[in-house]
Amino acid sequence: MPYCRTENVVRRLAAREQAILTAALALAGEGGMEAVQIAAVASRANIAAGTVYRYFPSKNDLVGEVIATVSARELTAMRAAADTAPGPLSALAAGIAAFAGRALAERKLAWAALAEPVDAAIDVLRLDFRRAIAAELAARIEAARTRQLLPEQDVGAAAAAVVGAIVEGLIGPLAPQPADPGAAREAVQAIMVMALRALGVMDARARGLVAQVALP
Amino acid sequence: MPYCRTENVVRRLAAREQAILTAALALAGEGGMEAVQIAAVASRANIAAGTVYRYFPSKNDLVGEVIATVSARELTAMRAAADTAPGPLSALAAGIAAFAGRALAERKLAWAALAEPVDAAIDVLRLDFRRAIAAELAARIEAARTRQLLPEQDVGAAAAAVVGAIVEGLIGPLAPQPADPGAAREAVQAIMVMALRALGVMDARARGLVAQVALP
DNA sequence: TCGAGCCGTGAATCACCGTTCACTCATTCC
DNA sequence: GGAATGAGTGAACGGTGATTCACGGCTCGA
Repeated sequence: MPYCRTENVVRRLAAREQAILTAALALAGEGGMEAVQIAAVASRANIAAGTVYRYFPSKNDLVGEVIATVSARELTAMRAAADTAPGPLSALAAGIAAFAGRALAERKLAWAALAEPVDAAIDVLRLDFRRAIAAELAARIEAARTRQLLPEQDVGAAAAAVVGAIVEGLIGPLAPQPADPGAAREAVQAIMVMALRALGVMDARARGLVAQVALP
Repeated sequence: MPYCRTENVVRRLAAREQAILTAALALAGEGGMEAVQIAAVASRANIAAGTVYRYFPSKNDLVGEVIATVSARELTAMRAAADTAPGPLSALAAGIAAFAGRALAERKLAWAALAEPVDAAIDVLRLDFRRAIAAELAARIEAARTRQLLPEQDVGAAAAAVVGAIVEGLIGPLAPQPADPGAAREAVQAIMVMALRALGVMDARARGLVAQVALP
């Protein structure tokens, strides 16, 4: 028999890989992508720099894993929020609320995963994340549009613009840092009203929809 | 008398500084900020790398100058477009059109100057540019709002969101590359309709305003 | 036309990070 | 217990790209 990992070892290896990922996520959440450096990740995970390469072939793979993790988590949350809404328009509102609210709560991480460029190879993964978020929104917009709840429009472009408005108006460096949870809630609601109006919902209706959506 | 630059020399020095700036602008327009490297800039300006440092104390200063140049040019164009409009709402529309249309025409340069992160020290300057654009929009929004042409809203946040929607929906990596000038014009018009609706202009009115604005 | 600086040069230097690798230590198997 | 193999280490390496600097030539003032 050659050599076989004990179950114990397997567990430890898995735990270590997880620890590396967690360390990278934490660093990204604190200092953005530029803080995700092999030496820093290793130090945070209490291992040596070389050890990281036993688990990830390159830094890009590690960062890719970080983005994929965030992406999966956020998409799931968005879908879950939208799926529990009673109608197409409130589903759209709920999806936007989930994306915007969660992004604002983890602002730096969201910025790092969505917008902060790193490397051309990484950019592709980050783009996938953006595209996935936009596609999810686009599907909800399309659903509302086919039911005549929204005017005719280029659904893909509209979704991209909404993502941009949220990113820039809420989590981007230009957006004001909300002082307290109340201010954050108001900021999310304001951006939601704008997003819904941008898609063609009338002002009063948009405010009504926003008032009904449960914020995270 | 110690040493005094001849007028001729002064002219040559100024021309060379301009050549360096122009080279940097061209490189940014072609390959984004990462293409702006001292060696490349020098080569493009037909000088040696070291010479760049006779004119700019550091690369950051050079990049800062590039951004400031773009910023001044774009702000001027935006103001000029808005100022010739007949009323507050069409001034707003004209400003948005100028920003969006010009950004789309020089997509890579706009992206480099607006969004592509480089260095923390540079980010500050880039932020100033974004802030200036947003402030210009905010002033136009405020003017329309005080005349009851737009609903009550947080003008600063609204302006930031509009900038985000334009950047993301038009010049960001997610935006589709317009195949021809006609497609580009349509893309600009679509984003304008969305921006105006987001600010509280009714759908039909927004389309009317957009139809009247002269696109660059 | 002659010294005295400035201008331009570009190879060398420096700094920063991702990546490697020769080695030590731990675990597995017999 | 002891050989075999994998895991972990961290100093050293290498590539990239900004910055420096000693030197040659040009321009200035006289």
